Amino acid sequence: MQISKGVEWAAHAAALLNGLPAGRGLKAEALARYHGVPAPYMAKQLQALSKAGITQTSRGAHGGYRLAKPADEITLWDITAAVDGPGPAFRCTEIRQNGPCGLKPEDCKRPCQIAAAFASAEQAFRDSLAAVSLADLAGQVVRDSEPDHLLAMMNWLSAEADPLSEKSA
Amino acid sequence: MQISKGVEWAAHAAALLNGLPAGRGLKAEALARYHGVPAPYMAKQLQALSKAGITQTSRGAHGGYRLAKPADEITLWDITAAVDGPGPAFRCTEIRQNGPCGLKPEDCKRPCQIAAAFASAEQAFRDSLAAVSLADLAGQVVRDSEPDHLLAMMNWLSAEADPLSEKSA
DNA sequence: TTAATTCAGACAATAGATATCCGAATAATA
DNA sequence: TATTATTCGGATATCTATTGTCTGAATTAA
Repeated sequence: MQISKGVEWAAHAAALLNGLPAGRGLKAEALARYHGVPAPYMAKQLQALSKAGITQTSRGAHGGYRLAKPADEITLWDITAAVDGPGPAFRCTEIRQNGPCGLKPEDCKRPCQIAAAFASAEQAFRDSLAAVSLADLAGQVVRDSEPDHLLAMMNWLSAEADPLSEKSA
Repeated sequence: MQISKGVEWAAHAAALLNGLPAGRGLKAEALARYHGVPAPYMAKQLQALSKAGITQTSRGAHGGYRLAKPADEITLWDITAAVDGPGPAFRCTEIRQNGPCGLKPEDCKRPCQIAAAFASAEQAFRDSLAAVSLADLAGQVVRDSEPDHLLAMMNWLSAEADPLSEKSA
């Protein structure tokens, strides 16, 4: 049981996008450089975010990524589901239907107790992540960071952020 | 993000062990056959359970596995942790220390907000699983199963379950 | 129209999970 | 008490999913 590394990267990238001024975007390469991670793989995660409607992309010259929704409407679960897939981590293989005492399929319309317990636990996991939005994260960062670090961030952003073209996919 | 198939098998195996009469055990091969899964891999999961103190094993002739504790003291989280490892699924790689605006290690004593949110979500997951014991599962099974299925199970168990020798590791 | 710059999907390398085997240990039996 | 059959336990291959990389398609500004 492990969560893909891409989820971490995507979450940090989304948090950074939230920090840039309205109407501006960052290209994938800049996001990767900021976080010190391989650019192509970071791009892959960003593509997943776009597919899920979390980010908006502009192609061509002066293209890049920006958030597609207000920060308080994007949760960590949204990002996790976009990158790692929304499916359940525990997949019941119905082994209760196997072996000498196997149940018949028509008696297995309800999930087995074990699968149900895991489904419930995963729901609790999702609910917990869904309670944290990018806006929440931003608030905590501003509160907890050293002032000079915030300044460095803003300097870097204003140097790298390009005004995006109007049309965006 | 996926939970190992072995967790499912181990959980079902433990639930079955809970069903057998006091003082009797099942060998790994029988547990595998009951569930229609490869015996060596099932054995691997059972070994993990033994290492974690969930099952007791007897080697040699008439050996086998039995539960090491009362069923209400064994939770699904215990089994999951034994098989899949107790470590966190989300592993923070501290990418906030990378790149042009990377933080210095001495400013990173507290986990970052994203890692903290995932840790909290995983705690909710664990708590949910820890709330379900083998005894709970057994009660539900008895309530929900067809009588003839319960009968078949008990017949099979009494045919396969051997009295364990006294000494057990 | 051109050319630069970007995203997007297809393609290897690697780590982890899956499945298997053989040796060590134990207890019943002769 | 020695033997032997039977069992678990850890070390060993295979296979899938994740990680990482690449080249081509699309778009926009000049």
